[in-house]
Order: sequence, then C-alpha cells, then structure tokens
Amino acid sequence: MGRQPCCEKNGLRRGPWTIDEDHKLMNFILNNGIQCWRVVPKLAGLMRCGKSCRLRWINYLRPDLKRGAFTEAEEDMIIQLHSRLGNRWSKIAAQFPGRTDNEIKNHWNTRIKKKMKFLGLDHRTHTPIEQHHDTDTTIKRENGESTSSHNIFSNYNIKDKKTDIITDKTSTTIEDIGFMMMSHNHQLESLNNSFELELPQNWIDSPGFHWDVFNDPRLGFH
DNA sequence: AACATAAACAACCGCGGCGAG
DNA sequence: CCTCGCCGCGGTTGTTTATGT
Repeated sequence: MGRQPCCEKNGLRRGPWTIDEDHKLMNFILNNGIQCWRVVPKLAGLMRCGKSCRLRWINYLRPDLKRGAFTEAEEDMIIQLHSRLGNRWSKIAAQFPGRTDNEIKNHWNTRIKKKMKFLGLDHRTHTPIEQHHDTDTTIKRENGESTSSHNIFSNYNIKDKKTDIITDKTSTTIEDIGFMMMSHNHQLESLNNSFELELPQNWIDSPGFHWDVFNDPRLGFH
C-alpha cells in the first residue's frame, strides 16, 4: 500500500489560476493567515489542493513580492551565491527579499545559463568549459584596434543559433562584442593600451564588467 | 498575414526532511 | 524506534508571449 496522496485529486482544478481564485486565496490568507495549507482551499472555497494554493501564494500573490526584471547586481549576486550553494534555490532566494526561488530558478535556467555558456563557463562548476594554454586567449589591442588574426571567442563553444548574429561579418564582429564587454563603462582608456585576459571569468570579476552589456541587441540577448 | 520556433514564465510532480503520535 | 502525513524544495513540464521566416 503506497503513501496516500497529499490531497484528494478528484474534482480539483489544475492549471492556470483565475482572477476569482486569486481573490479568494488572497482574501482568505490576508484575513486568516496561514496555519495549514491542507485546509486553506477548503476554508477559502477553492477547488485546489493545498500544495497548489501554497505555490500560488508564494510565487505570485504574496504582497511583498518584488516584480520586474532582475538587475545586473542581482544577477551577479545570484551567480556568486550559486557558485557557493549550487541549485539550492530557496537558500539563494533567501538573500533576495521579494524574490521567489521559482523566479530565480527560472531566471537562471532561461537567461544566466545562456550567458555563462556564451562566456565559455560551465554553469554547474562556474569554471571554463575547456582549459586552454595557448596564446589565443591573450588579447593585445593596440592603437585602438584589435588584431585580426584571432578573436577572444575562438576557444569557446559558440554553437548557439543566436551567435550566428555575431559571427556575421557584415554586422557586428565577435571582436567588437568582446571589446564591448570588456570596455563597458570605464574601461575604454585602459584598453587603448594593451591588456591580457586568460579566462572569461576574469571579465565577470573585473570591476568594469556589467551584465547589461548583454542588453545590446547586437549580442542577440534580449 | 500565417506559421514556426524560441524564450519566459507559471504550475505540477515526486521526493526527502521532519515533527507528531 | 517506527510510521504517517504535511511541508518545502528542486526538477520538469505546460502554457503564453515574443520573435523570426
């Protein structure tokens, strides 16, 4: 005999919540608080299981939720926390008042993972996907122009369809984007001389790096 | 304009932790 | 100590919206 289901499935609604259901749940919780999720739907007059009510409240109805896009500072912090905590989304979310674990998890899966891949970083280990020891990862930029024989992305896995945009020689070049990422904000002057980079992680850690370089439409992110 | 595909977001499912009996 | 059942978490799937062809 297996374990009994957490709730009676027969007759319960599933799928997207209606406005009426949201109102019922929100009114009930605001008036009565949360004691036991199992009884919430019954007392609130909802044909949902307690689990579904809890999720709806936590991820959508809570009045203290902070809606809207993640800032670059938040993304940066998510990455740092993830490198220490792994996929413990609830722990990570605890550091972001008004954000939910589901929201952070979704953002990680849909956006940050791609950015890390783009940078050649393994999203699980936060380390470069491949180690390289040749000199191609060293960039020397002199007189404000990049050298034409190699580019900074040549050693990383750029197979995503979106990168077709940046490899199109008629538009933005990979070198342009690499330079753009590096030079964002206050770095232009120093780059006019020469610099060296070994790994993409260095870009993230560098003080001049900002995630909003990805907002540039030429990168294909949006 | 219509269709296909990708991206973003919302919700569900199953499992493990943990407290109560 | 064992069993039961609720809660919370993380993985996954489903749905909607945006974008490309």
